[in-house]
Amino acid sequence: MYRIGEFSKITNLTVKTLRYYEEQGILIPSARAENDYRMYNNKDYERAQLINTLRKFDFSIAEMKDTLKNCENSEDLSYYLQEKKSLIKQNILKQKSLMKEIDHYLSPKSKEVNSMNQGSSQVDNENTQTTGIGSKYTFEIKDIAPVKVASIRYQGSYQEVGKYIGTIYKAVKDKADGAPFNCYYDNEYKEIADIELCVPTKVLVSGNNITAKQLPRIKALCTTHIGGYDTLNVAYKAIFDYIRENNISYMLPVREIYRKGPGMILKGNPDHYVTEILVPIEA
Amino acid sequence: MYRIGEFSKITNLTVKTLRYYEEQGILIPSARAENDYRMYNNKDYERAQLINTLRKFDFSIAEMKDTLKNCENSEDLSYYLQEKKSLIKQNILKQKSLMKEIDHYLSPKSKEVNSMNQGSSQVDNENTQTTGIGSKYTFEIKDIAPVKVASIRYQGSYQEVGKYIGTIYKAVKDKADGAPFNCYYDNEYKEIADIELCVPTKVLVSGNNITAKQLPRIKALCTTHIGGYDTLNVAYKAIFDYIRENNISYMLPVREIYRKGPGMILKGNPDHYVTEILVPIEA
DNA sequence: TTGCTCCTCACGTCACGTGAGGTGGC
DNA sequence: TTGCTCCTCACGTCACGTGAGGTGGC
Repeated sequence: MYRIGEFSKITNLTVKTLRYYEEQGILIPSARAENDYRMYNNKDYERAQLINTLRKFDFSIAEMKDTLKNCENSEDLSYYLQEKKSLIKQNILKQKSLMKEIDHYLSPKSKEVNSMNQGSSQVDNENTQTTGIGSKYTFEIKDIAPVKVASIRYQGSYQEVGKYIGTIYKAVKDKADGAPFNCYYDNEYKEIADIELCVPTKVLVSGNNITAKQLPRIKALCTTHIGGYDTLNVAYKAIFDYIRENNISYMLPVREIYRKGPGMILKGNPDHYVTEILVPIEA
Repeated sequence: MYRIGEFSKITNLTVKTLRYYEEQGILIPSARAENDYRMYNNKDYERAQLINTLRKFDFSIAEMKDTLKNCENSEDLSYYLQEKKSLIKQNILKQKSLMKEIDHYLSPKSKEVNSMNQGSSQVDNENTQTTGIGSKYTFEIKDIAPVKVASIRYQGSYQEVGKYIGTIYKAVKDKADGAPFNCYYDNEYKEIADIELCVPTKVLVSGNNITAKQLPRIKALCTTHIGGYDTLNVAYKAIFDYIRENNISYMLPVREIYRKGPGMILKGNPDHYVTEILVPIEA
């Protein structure tokens, strides 16, 4: 039996860590002395060794709990290690793409965009409501006819459309009629947004988890964004600036129509994506 | 001027994030309305855009503060991005070596070690004070003669010896006399340990930041560990078990003598490192 | 008694998210 | 008045680290 200090030395876990691991229930000393001292034995040591390897491989406490629960006896520890390995692999890929993005940002071509930003920051007058030097957005007020759609409303990020759009197209098949679009119901930016993904259809088509409905006729202020989705916010700034300047009042939900976007398999060149933004206004 | 909700939409930063960034002083709205509403203008927007790119590149708040302070005007933003890039690169290397370690652990050869652990966990009797099946440590009580040393005491991890050992050898030169060793003064394992790095010398040699002294004659229980430093704790378990079994009482500091270890430039094969552990005992 | 090892709170870290409870203008 | 947008606390997250204040056995 070891007291916590000595156990700390032979396991290379700090005293604080040992106490925390007891609290978390992953390494409970097999006894307590009368004075409440934690007493660890050889079995605890073996468990600590296992925890140490997991720790070395960057397992979180939750992951350790899972792993320890299921592999105290058999050798399916290797299964968990494989899983961890693929997580690390993914992580490496992420980091690599980050590096690429930085390189892209540092390349001379992108310097122009960069200095464009710098340029418009010369606009020191706080009252100027410019849409920025070299604004490339044009605005149009359109009368949008009623549309029949098959839709799914979900809470999540816009990148998750991929999960749902397949479901809709499967149900809709050849009754699809036009570019898909999202309706956004939030009044601020959120990581987990309130989104309704819609596919226009020739007739009302409902199915599992899919809602069929007809969107009403609206008037909307429209603009078109050409480029990747990471710069969509610039288009929004332009359109909201326009709204402000012209004293228009607008409503929700905003529609984002994906005229040209990534394909099902190949992403294509984001610089060529075409997205139309419709902000409903009073009739 | 934008209220926080709209500003959130055009910057893709949540309202909570914007409030937090104000608290942190990296994005302060240029005005407050009478009702205390935060009011953001176009300059704030530009700053938010810059923050967004930094955020995308995984800058922490502290890093952003540094960056924003020094590159509002000029283009040395690229310098910070380069720096960040090399940090990411290091991170990737770490992850990769982690993957290698996992592979190593999964290889059939290391399975043996693994099953050895499993084996000794069969020792269910809590009172058994065995040093483990197949224990490969032998113990010896030695009389250690007084040693003259040049030493540096520091708080840190044992991996940091590299930082200090060069300093000592530079001062000591050809007066060095034997393998270097560490004295450990802590009574438990710590990430930041209290360590005294010693190089034996023929005569007393002091210098900048270096202490010259003579360590007293001691009696010590000794054992030898062959292998990498990540398994040293097994040797400590063996030696402390031996101490317990034989009712010996010991003192600090423990000495770790590096008979064979990594070189200055090449690390060599850790499996062949030789480390002697001395635990002072009563005379 | 002093010194030592241990104990249990309680609070801090990082970058926000999640309520709770309240205010001001339409 | 109701609904809306905003406000300011206060607390939670993750894996511990850092004290503070106290106890029991030599």
